Amino acid sequence: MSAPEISRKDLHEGRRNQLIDAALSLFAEKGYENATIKDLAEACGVAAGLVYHYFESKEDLLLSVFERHGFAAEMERVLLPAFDRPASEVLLEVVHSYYDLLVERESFMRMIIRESMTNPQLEERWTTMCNTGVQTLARYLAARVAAGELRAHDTEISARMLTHPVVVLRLTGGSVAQLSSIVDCLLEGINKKSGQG
Amino acid sequence: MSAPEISRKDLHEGRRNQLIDAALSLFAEKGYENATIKDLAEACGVAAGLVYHYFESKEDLLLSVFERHGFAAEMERVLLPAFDRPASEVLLEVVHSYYDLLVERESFMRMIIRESMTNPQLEERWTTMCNTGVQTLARYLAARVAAGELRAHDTEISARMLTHPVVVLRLTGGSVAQLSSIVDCLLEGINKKSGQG
DNA sequence: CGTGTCTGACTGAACGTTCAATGAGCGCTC
DNA sequence: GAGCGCTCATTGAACGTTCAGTCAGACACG
Repeated sequence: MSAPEISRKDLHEGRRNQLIDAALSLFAEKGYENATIKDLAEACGVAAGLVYHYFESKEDLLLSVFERHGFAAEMERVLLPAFDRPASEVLLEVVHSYYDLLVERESFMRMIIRESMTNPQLEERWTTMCNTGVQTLARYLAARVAAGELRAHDTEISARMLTHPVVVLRLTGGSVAQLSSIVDCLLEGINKKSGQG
Repeated sequence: MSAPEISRKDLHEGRRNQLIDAALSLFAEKGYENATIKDLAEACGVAAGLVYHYFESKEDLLLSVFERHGFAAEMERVLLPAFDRPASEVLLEVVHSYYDLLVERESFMRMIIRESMTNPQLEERWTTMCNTGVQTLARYLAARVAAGELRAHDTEISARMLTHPVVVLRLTGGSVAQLSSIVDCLLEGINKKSGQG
């Protein structure tokens, strides 16, 4: 009857991940300094001292949260469509996927924004993540310029105009329904065109 | 020689403002929780106890910082050009003024962004300030649509596309030189137009 | 003008609390 | 029995806040 349902290693990793995930929730909700190790331990149903069995310090825990929940790769995937697909077809779904990703990772996003204001180490990671995303999308847009679909322009800026409003929209309670307007405004412009209806 | 150089009232107000301004610096730099009353007192060259002569509590001090340094009015002023001036002429200077305002108020902006992630009272103020700004600019843009300069579109979104990238650009170390591209992209769009060179 | 009273800015030690972190010890599983 | 997951009592530092007390200037009265 002593079937080892889970190995020692998996037990270790499972507990560690449970602690990290609970820490992310707490950090996002209350802020790093206001979330106590006791809070975390209670949320996981363990004693406070156990946290120091898995992490060297509270700050080590914070960095571990970043290791586990950073989503630079997902962001790049979402923001890099195939170069041969037209922007008019692809940008709306990019913006929607980006929005969905932000919703899914909201806790992490709120945490990292908050802590990057005072933690230079996190600020650099967050800035890099932002800029990498922008440049990824910019590369696609540049490809569409080269393909003759889009006019020549600063594609890093158009990438920012697609992504940044989505972030702030999400943080300040805007509506998802407006996402399509973002793409429309950017593609068509808001100037009344002479030669069109 | 015993000329009373400053009145009691001015002394009070001066000291109070000195404490608030120093608190803003500290809160922006280290974060609310990491900035101690002792830090603040030292920065002002006074004893820690004096802070409680001017403020009921640390949180009262935080709210007082917001009272004194909130800039909703300046933001509305910057984002509301005269309705009869054409967007093509006015938007670039709006974006530049907005950027300059953010630079001037950087400490406050960083503080409020950080603290609004965990303090619901501040979050509401910050969200309101953001949305008021967006709607102010949106009203101007709607006027330009009505005037026949701009095509009909969701002006709240175009207002977001002008302001939000500026904020994030500022926070993630983008270049000021790119501001004009924002306006250009929004007015003209990035689609290659059929009837133009 | 001079003298006494009062106000209010200011100090700095002290208090109570909270927190991150430690480490000895317990029991379970290889 | 060795090692690991875990508990729990404990520590020491740091924090917000309080408070008794000091001192200089403002004010009222003679």
